[in-house]
Amino acid sequence: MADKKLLLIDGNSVAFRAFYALYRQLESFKSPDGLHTNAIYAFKNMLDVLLKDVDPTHVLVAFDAGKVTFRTKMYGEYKGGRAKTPEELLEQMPYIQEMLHDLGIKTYELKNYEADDIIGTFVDKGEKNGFTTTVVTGDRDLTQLASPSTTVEVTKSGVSQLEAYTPEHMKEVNGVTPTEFIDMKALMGDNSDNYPGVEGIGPKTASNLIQEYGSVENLYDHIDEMKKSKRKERLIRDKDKAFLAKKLATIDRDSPVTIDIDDVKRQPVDYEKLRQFYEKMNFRKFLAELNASGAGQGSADVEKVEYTVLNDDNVKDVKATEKDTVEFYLEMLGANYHLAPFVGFSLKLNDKIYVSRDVELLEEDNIKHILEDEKIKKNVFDLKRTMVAAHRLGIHTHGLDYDMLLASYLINNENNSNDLGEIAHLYGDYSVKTDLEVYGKGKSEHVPDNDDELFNHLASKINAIESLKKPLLEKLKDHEQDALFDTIEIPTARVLARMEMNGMKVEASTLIQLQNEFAVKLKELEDKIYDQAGEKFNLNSPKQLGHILFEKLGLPPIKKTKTGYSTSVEVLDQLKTQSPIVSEILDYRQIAKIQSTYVKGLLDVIQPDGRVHTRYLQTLTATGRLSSVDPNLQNIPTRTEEGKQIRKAFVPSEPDGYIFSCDYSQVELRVLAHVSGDQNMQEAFKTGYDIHSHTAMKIFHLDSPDQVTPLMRRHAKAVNFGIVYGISDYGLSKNLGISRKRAQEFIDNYFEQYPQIKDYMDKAVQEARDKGYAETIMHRRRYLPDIHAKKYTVRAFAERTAINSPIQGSAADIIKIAMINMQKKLDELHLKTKMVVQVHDELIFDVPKDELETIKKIVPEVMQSAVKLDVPLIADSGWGHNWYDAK
DNA sequence: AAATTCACG
DNA sequence: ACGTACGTGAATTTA
Repeated sequence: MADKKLLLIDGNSVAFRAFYALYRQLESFKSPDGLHTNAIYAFKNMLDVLLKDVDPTHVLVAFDAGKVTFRTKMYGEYKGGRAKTPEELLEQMPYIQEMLHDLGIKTYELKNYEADDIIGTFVDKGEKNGFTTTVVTGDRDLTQLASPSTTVEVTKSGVSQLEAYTPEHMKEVNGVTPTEFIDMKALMGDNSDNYPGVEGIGPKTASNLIQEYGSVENLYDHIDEMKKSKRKERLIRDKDKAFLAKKLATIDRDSPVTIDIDDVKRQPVDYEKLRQFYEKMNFRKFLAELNASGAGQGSADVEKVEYTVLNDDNVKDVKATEKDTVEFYLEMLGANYHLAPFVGFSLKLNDKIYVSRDVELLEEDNIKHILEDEKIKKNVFDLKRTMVAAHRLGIHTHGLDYDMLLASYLINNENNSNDLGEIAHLYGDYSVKTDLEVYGKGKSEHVPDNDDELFNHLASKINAIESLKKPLLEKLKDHEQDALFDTIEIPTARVLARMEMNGMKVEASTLIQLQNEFAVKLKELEDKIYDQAGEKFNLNSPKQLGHILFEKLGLPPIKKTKTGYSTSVEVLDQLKTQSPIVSEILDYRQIAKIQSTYVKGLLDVIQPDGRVHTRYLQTLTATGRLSSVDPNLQNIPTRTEEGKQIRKAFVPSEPDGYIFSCDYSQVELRVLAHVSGDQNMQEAFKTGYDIHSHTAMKIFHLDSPDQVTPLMRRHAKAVNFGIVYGISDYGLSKNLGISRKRAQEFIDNYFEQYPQIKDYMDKAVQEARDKGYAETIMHRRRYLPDIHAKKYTVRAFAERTAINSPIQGSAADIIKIAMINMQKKLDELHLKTKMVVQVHDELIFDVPKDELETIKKIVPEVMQSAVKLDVPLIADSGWGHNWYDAK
């Protein structure tokens, strides 16, 4: 045996973490017998990762034997007052042990001792026998066991992230050695284990004292030399507690275990029993893994896929014709494909799979031809990502006309995963792993060194794209979504790829100037606020701010949050009159937001080409809208003057060019008028009335538009918005600051005046109940399982969603069509103008000076004619030498 | 990682 | 008598 590696797992604490990691899925993880299985499942997932990363020769999972231990005998309150372990977890514990047994892994518990002590004892055995040891736990106590040959991995939030405590890491975190950590705990006590240390001593002081004295014993030996202080008094008073705490905190490294290190050697897996166990638990994923590995026949633990590794010599042999269908997958590590490093690629044609780490092979003429020839159709996963990434290699892809990611998003977007493996699993294909399994995440994210492991992953991805194409296309057809897929989403992906690659020019100099101006303003406001508060504090901390406003200054706390006082605008606005500090805080907040999110944030993402290249997420939202990240260009400020200044930094590519903006007027209400068929509202749009004034006339029973006051219009506008969101009297009253009764009157009047809108809302809810989903004009679906929920709030939310989704979603369909037509038009006319940004109902263009007149004409034309509704679509334009002026 | 806050349509 | 507008992303603090 080459390496002696020991893996020690704190069974109870890891099971506990596993249980809460999948707590939200508690009810969906059940065996046919009704047993909860979430903790068992998550435990196995975590174990797989550990076995792979550590690759141990010896493994032991230690469990607690019961509540009574030598520590509880020493101190009755030990671990007292702890919340009971939930029954749903307790019932799973024996099964975790059973599974471990089937996997050939030893489990052990010892009466009167905690799992910690068993682990401590085996750490000692490991050190004496020359093992490299890894301890895994959810409990920081065990970090005292770290040594040059022993690493303690502590689960961080969930189970997938581990924090590795080596002696060095311990020093960084606590400033002491692992052994000294015990002394630290002696002074500070342990809240979760329910024993005190010395009053008034927390982690910081404890660490400092132990760094100075080395141990509790030494500290008390020299206590007389300490100068008089409150702390000294407390140290003397709580001396007994400190020594008791030290005993409780010390893990026993010599507990009377009855097994030895040879007994924890990994044993062969009992595949037959394991298979039965997985069946009993209904673990389809693990069953599939067993099948794929040909379990029991002694083969490797992953499915072996046949592939050919491409190199400079054999790459020339890869040929394809128009008759061939090709699967292509280009892998990068990281989400941002504008920058992410390439990992490799795989290519399938004529039933042969080619793989390589060397993406430059794609630039070879024959391969490049395959990717660029429109007539050779390619199946991919994430068309847009593939297209942008290929472009970085100088490859202009054409003929990418099937995208597994887009197809699965249209079929069902409840799970908005973008991981090929996860999506394949949803459709019953477990032959491919998730990226998380292969690459890891966070700090430990990396590409496997092992060629076979990586190439198998890339090859299995290609296979999944191919084998799931038929069933996915059938589903699309069933859903009447083939047109949505072929004529909207696929072309939209291509348009978006070009928009992202174009990017938008952002002038850093403008932002830096703003940064300086805002810095001065912020400083002034800060000083004023601290002055009035009578102290300095962290203005960005709602907790500290709440303390100042509601405790120190005694302002009335209007609203509470889960964790304390709310300090949101809503609250502060109401307090403005009570103290001048409030307005200054509001001003500070507003400018600080702009400074950090927009000025700093944007400066950080300007690329060397002087532009920002956002990514539009096309497969994320529940309604079919796009979203925008890195940076988000869909929430650049517009509502306040300071915020708006940001837009001055967004400029055209050419110095004398224009930013041209065109936005739909009231699309969502027009969509509502169309889908509801409401005659009164349609009439208003057809006549070209101001819709909010029209609504005001209707609900306030006025005869002429002249009688509409600004306040009435504001109220009517809020009602119109409310209708689109699935209104309630409460929501409207809160929004407008009127009584609930008055709000209800508005709504009643509204439905009286627009009766078919009321019908639409009722019908939308009823349809969602019958079909289980809501649908847009282009057959985009949103499933609403909560529409049948027992809980009123949950069900009511689903009902409002059923009303809103077809409206928001149809508007999203419409602008996607407009974008496709717009790009086509730009190409046909050979214009240099670039479409650069989409903000839900608005398109932004980067226009050379001499194309402005053409653009002014064609953009609104194309947008207004995207679809034919029963009411006209109107789009309004603006332009200027930067985004600010384009209004 | 969750919670809070606030930017947009 | 319930508790309540729809859809997003990013920065920051706190635990």
